[in-house]
Amino acid sequence: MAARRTSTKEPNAAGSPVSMADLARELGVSMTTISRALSDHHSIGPATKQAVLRLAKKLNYQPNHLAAALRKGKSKLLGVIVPYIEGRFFASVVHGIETAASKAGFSVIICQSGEDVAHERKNIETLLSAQVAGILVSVSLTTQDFRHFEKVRKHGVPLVFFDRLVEGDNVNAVVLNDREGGYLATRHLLEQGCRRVAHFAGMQHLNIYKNRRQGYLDALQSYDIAPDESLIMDCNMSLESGANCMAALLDLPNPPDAVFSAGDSAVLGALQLLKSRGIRVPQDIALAGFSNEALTQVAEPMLTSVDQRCEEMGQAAFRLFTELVAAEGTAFSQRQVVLQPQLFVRASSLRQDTV
Amino acid sequence: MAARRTSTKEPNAAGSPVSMADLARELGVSMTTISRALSDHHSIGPATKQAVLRLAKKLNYQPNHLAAALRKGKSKLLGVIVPYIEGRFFASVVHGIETAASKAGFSVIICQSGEDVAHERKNIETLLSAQVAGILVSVSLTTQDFRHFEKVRKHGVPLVFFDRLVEGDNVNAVVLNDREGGYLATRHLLEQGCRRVAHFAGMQHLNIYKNRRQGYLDALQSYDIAPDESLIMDCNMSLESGANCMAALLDLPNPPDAVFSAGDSAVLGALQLLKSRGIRVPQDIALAGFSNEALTQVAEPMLTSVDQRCEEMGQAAFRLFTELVAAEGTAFSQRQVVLQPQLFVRASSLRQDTV
DNA sequence: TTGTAAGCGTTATCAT
DNA sequence: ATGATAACGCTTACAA
Repeated sequence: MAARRTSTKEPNAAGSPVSMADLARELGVSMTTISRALSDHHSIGPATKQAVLRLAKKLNYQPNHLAAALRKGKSKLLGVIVPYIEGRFFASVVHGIETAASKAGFSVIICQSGEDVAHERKNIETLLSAQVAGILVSVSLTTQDFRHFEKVRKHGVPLVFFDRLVEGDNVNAVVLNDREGGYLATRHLLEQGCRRVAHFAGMQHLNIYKNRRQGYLDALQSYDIAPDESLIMDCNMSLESGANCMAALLDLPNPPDAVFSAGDSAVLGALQLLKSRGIRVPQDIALAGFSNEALTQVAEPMLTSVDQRCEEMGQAAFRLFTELVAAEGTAFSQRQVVLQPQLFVRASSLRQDTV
Repeated sequence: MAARRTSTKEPNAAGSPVSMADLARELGVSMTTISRALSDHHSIGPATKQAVLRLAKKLNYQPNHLAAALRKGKSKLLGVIVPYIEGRFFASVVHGIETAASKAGFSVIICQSGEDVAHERKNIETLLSAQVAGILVSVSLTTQDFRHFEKVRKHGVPLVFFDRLVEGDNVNAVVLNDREGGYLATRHLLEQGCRRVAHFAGMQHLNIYKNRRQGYLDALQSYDIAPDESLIMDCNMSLESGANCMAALLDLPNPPDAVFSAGDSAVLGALQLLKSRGIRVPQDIALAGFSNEALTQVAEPMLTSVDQRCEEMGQAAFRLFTELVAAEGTAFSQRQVVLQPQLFVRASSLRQDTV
């Protein structure tokens, strides 16, 4: 046991990391053997394997993913870009992604674009430099130019959009059937006997808001009701915006008897305004929102809303990524996964006691 | 322009990444020059530098952070471990961290422990393997054994705790002054004339809940009120738990006239139960919570609550990390950053019209 | 079953 | 101001 320090390089000192070379030297075998033992290669003696594993544990060996990734040309890092991480929707989607990813051995790098294209472009650069295995993104509100996404494709990095898309259909994406969601909510209001249903519409260049509005129109049509442009309000989905839109609608010569909002905060704003004016919900005006945020169950009356399956969306996005990786060489058929929305009916829209 | 394909290696084909070697070959200079030009080294001719940068842009050169990190032994990755990412608090802290980190050129790897130590241990392994430059963590509820954090220290990786700590003070941490928060809320209830203030207490092995409770006791003492054990309820901070605790308190021979809850959901549960029984808030029972969640402003009446400065906490945690890096060689003095809580007084606790 | 050695893309040391 | 070359820690043909 005196014959230790015989190697050319000094063994690791105090805080320095222990590498495969260290294990090899200590055990008197080659690095190949170490590598094989650790990666559970088939051609490896069970005895040596045990010895390697034991020593690795004893010396607190920590594999260096960076080095492996560099050599293999493939990392176990996954890039995710969201406009911001706060708020139930994106947080839940990220939760879903991270859970699925970590199960498959991937680590998630999170980036926020802050609803700013410039930032989004920088995020892409960063992720490509980090050599991520794939990028999952929900585009910012201000994204109109898509060259930075082209770049990702050029680098051969799998790209999956979720919820918010870029224009054009030749992309891989996981989306909610927003149109169906808009239809379900509006149809429900009509079934409750409402006949002048207003709509708080979001920015129409975003697929999600465009589709929710379309679903609203579909529902009206199914009841043979001609859409009334004065009932369709431009809304940025904030609480204040919702209150303002509601106030404007009340000033109409012929106000609505229901509102379907493309977002929950706005419908809460409307509710607060209505209550402040002594207008009853749902008796005088029925309300329905979109996103099924936590606040819908705190408001009084509780708010009817369309659930976006946030977590499933995250899982689906990751699964689509893995499918893209698997289909690497294959003919590149773009895939779209569409999730079905679910309407949660609550007091804000229930005019009749009939279930 | 015909004399291109003269190199030993084929230039990059379609989707293959372009490396420094490619730039060097194309420009007829050495890799060293390329590296220097790109990293803005001082000894580099302005003309060559321009040429390199131009070519890099033209060929869409993307630096490989992995290779750089491997060589330098220092990555630009930062590991963050939270129990879960949903919910205003952690999402906001992560937001704060990511914003500060990306400004400083760091990418954030997000991990969720799911309130499970085993997962937390795995997260640590993953992050160490990813060669992160530092780890920021808020421990899981079930963490009682701290050896995995010791390992981080052994690997020489800076470690910063935020909000939830491990026992012992020889750690770097950013925390809220929870005791002060508990004091402020309780004191406020006392100032409103309440004399039997109950407390929904969280799990006492967690620093945050222990401190909030201590602040509650401090406030009682400042009013010379002896604590009544029957008014201190064990609560897991869920909506249901809050309702149950409230119900139990109402069954007391001498019920409370106020409740300070260590969490917001629980106080909402209490509010709902009180309303269902026709007990007025705040006239009969005043309420105050902790965290200043969004729901506090949706509930009716709006809920008084202690704000946790989530975003500042994230920023501070990142700043502490950078300070640790800067003080690498220096004597390792552990640092604790303490943030001051802020009480938001709302209708649920306002018995008097006096401001 | 095990060993040798080349190479991933970068940076750093030493020359020139 | 620029170049040649070794090294970071790992994987993987190719040999033995």
